[in-house]
Amino acid sequence: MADVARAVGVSTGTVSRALRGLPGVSEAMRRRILRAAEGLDYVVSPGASGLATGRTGSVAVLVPHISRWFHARALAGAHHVLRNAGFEVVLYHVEGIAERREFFETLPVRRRADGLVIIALSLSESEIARLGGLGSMPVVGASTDLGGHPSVGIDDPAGAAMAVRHLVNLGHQRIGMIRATDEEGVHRGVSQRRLDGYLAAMAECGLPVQQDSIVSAPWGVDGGAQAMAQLLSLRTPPTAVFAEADDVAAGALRTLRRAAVDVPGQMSLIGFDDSPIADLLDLTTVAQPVYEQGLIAGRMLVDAVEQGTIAESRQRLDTRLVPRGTTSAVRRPGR
Amino acid sequence: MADVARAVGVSTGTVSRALRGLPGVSEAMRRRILRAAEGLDYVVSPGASGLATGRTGSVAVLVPHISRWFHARALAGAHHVLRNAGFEVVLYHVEGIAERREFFETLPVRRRADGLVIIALSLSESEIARLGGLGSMPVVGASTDLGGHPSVGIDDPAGAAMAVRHLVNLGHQRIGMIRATDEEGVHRGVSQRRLDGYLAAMAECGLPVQQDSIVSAPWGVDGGAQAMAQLLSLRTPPTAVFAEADDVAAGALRTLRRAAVDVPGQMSLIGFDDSPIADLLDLTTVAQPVYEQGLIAGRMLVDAVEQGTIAESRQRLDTRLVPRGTTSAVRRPGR
DNA sequence: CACATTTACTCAAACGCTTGCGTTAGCTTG
DNA sequence: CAAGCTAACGCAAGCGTTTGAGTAAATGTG
Repeated sequence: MADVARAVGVSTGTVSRALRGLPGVSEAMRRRILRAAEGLDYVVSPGASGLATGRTGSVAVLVPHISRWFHARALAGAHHVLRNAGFEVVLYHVEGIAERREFFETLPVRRRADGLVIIALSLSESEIARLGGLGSMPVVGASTDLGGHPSVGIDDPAGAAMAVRHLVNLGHQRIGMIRATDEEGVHRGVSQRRLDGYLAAMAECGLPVQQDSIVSAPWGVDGGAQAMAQLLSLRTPPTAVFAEADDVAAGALRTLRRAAVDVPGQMSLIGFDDSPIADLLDLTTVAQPVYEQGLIAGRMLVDAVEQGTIAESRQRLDTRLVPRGTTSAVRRPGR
Repeated sequence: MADVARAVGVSTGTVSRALRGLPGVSEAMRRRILRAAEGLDYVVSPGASGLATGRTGSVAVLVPHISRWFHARALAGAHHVLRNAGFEVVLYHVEGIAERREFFETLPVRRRADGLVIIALSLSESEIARLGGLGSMPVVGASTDLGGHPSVGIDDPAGAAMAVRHLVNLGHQRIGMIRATDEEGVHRGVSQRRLDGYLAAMAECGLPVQQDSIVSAPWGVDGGAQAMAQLLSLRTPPTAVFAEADDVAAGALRTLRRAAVDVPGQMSLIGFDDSPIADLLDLTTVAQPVYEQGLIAGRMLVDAVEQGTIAESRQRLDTRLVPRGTTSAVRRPGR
């Protein structure tokens, strides 16, 4: 910046103001400075200006997984608006339980970012409390609740209920559910809410729920496969199954195929998320806007950072049933 | 830091040295300082230390897509080693052609990062040249060649040839190929190399290649579906097809299923990448280590940054054939 | 035309850290 | 025990910006 100032013959203060469009510099001078800066292809040092202003110009995004479709997609959304708002996005990927604890203990984000968005990571009470150590730094959640902090998400119970009602409307009465667990508990909150929705819808429809037709398995295709195997080994297996995520539904489908159970003839299956594999496998599912959640979370954070106001708000986006080939009316007995 | 210094009753210089493990401070004093820093839960300001040292402590990662499996996975790998080496990773996602041009024109990375890793983005000559504007900042490529800069990747021609030879070994002679294009040319280099491998293997096996059985379609499932449709409309369709990516193979498979073409009975299909959907669809494919490419690229960059040396090296990882259910011996005519 | 205002800049302190150099005190050594 | 060393620390000058206070000139007002 000193170079630019010298080239034009003004002080660095003026250059600074000119570059950032602040008043107090004539149009003619501004143009000269801009041109000189261009010529010397000068870029401001974010570190130095951060030192002076106290703002870093970047926001942190915390994700428990990078390569899962959901997280990557939401990240893309958040990145889009953050970058357009002029922020860097620095990525924090907490892979295991250890990294996760370290993140919340040391809060490495503190001096490095102006805000934090957390994507699809269910926090414990104590973790939420630790977030207080961030001081006035705004935090927003996408697809996760963060106590007092603003967040975007979907109405998981409603989505799950939608799935169940779809099956009920097709005449199913014995409806199982496959839950997904992961040791890190990343997914815990969502899982609980989808279970709640399932239970509520079953109750609302006056259907009994058998405890053994709600099975849990590790997140992922293999988990889903295993869970479906368990359901198939029941005395009276369900005629329809709601899997809380497309990934596990995909595994369930594999088991069904291998067991030569006709889908949807003998067994209906519905997933959740509408990930690309749902389309690929022709899997009926409940769609949720993922990219949009990232978008909105990003926008909320930008607003919070720029206005310094951290409005507590909890935005809920709609889910949508996507009927495909894995659900159909229940086979009439004796037909 | 001033607070810590005051609390312990030393100068900030000593605190700085103590915190970073530099010599010149007694063990006793170091412990006192560490404890005080802990107590005040102090973290250094990266901006300020960057100002003083000239290093930012962060590296940039450039990706053309976030939510594609390949990029996300490689990103995860790179993130892992970069973070373990103490770097922040700031994410640059260039979505369209416009963002891409802007990136290379303004090189926003300049003052903000100590290094750059570029993941799976085929650069033009002029873009590579622009990279020179980065001065001495090291750049490494993962799954892309960057002219004089170091890079990791696989031997694409060899991988493609492996796929073709697999089909040949099964007795196939009319072997088509589905190429994937994208308007941004993100994938161009890879696509060209896989074509080269296909052609080389065909020649090596003494098989003629019909121009019309090499078809191109936009990247993705739909593109693959469309491309396979085109192949099926040929006068004499191939009996086996090599798709240059699992994603397009998935689309091809959909078309085959809809057209009631038995796979692999009437048509064999092999993909590339061994992405999760290949497993899901039981698709024969050529596996490449993706996470590892990210890891290695990250490590190369860390070395370059820390040693200040930018060794030009081009590391090539092995590919591996993964036989699954979509390839089989060619049907004997008249049987 | 004298005076008050505005405009366009300059000045310099501050932001939080790093680092070469200077100082002091305690040790070793012949 | 004096001289020479070394280890442990303080000092202060930067690093590249921002920003409030200050200044000089141009403009407006009565």
